[in-house]
Amino acid sequence: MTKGSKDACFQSLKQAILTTALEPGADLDEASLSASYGISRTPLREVLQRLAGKGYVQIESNRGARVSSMNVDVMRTFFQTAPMVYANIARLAAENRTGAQLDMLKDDQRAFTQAIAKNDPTASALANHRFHATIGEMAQNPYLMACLDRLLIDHTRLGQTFYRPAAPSEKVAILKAAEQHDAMISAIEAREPSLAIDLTLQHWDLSRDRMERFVRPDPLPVDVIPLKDRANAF
Amino acid sequence: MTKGSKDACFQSLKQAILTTALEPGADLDEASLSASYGISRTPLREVLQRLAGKGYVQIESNRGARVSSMNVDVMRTFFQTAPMVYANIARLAAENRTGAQLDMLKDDQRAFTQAIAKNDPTASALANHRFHATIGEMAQNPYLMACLDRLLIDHTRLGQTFYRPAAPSEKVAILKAAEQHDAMISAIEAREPSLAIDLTLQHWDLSRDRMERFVRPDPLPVDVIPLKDRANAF
DNA sequence: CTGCTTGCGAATGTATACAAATTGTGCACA
DNA sequence: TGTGCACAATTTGTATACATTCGCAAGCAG
Repeated sequence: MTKGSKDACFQSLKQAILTTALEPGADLDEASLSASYGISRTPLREVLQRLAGKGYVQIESNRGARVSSMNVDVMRTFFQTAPMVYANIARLAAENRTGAQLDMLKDDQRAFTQAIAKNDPTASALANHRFHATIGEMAQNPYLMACLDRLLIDHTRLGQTFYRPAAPSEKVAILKAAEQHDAMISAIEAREPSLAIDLTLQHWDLSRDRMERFVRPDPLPVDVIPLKDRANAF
Repeated sequence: MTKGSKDACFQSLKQAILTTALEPGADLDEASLSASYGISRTPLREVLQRLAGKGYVQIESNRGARVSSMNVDVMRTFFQTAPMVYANIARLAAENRTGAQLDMLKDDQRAFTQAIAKNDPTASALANHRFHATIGEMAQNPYLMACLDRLLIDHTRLGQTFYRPAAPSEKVAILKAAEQHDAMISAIEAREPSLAIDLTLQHWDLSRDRMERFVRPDPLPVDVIPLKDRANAF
């Protein structure tokens, strides 16, 4: 650690939370954090305040800061809210995007595909986060952006916790996600709001299915013990 | 001023911004504010950070804090976003509200009607703000709540700037708004989401019409000078 | 043994002094 | 008169010492 600047500290903590290197609910001690980042407690506290404002951490009076929690309740609300907000953001992005923002989105997608090629799930999760955050900026709607920021925090964290490196379907899914990103870029570039919405909802379905199959996997085969052996089992 | 606590300072600044006693874009000087609230600059800065996190103020590096601006762009986005978020919040409020929250909502409405009876536009605006914020809490959706908070800030401020104390239609409108509040309370109490949505959208239409007629008022009568006099006018 | 009180330790909250940056002002000079 | 530069004044950012609060554990009474 031991970086010098306050902004570096902010970015570092943000990434640590998104990658669940700092797990939901983890306690953030001011003294140790300020020591490891090489800044005083005063600016560190401002960093924590800013993180709290964006929804990364929660601050309780006289009890310090902890990483925003992640329970069933949060998840339920997340799945309830995400598609609506994502769809509306996509629509506005297709309507309002600028050329510079489109270039940035393409850069994000490049970083995403490269992280996939390198088999780096953490890097690809962060790149994916940036991709969707850029679409949010395109929408130019600070109200929905506040909502989207919080959704993306939890989406990225859920993606990390529901990641199964062993499953081959995972690899297929992430490649399909990358393809969908390309299609979304095209729709946004062509300024086609309704197409952008459709693609976004398909993208959401893919992500949701991936997480759902983690929670509710295929049941194990019943006949693990051949019938002839089962007689001697007891 | 010269209150003692940090929280009092937060509430006071919040109210000053909502009532436009602190106008959009107004500069917030740390030294003078900390002096008038009787607290040191360190806790005052934390208050400003928290206000920035909620969308009340904007902080620029090395350039201090100012009240969140309010231009045509912001207004356009506000009118675009508000009905969708309000409707969804109303739906969730009707589904998820608790008894305690319902009591709180009725208290808010009482305060609102009393402020109207006293002809106190500032107090009624603040009470109205609290009423809708309470509905937001009922929805139990932190994602949409972040969005709603920001919408309500601007809605309350727009209501203040578009208030015409002289117009008799204003009085009618605010009384009708109070009636709509009662209907919304009933719908939420009865847990009828679709009714709550309808009533909320009607409530929105009333508010929007009020603001629209401020920007685009009835044209002045053309015939201010009687024809017979007009001949001698030049 | 249970439950309450009390005091200690560790963490957060506040004030203040000092450092850095930005803005404003005056003056020289073209 | 207008432009550019340097310096001063004001404002924001940081570090550190001190105050306050909270949690926990030891001790004591019931």
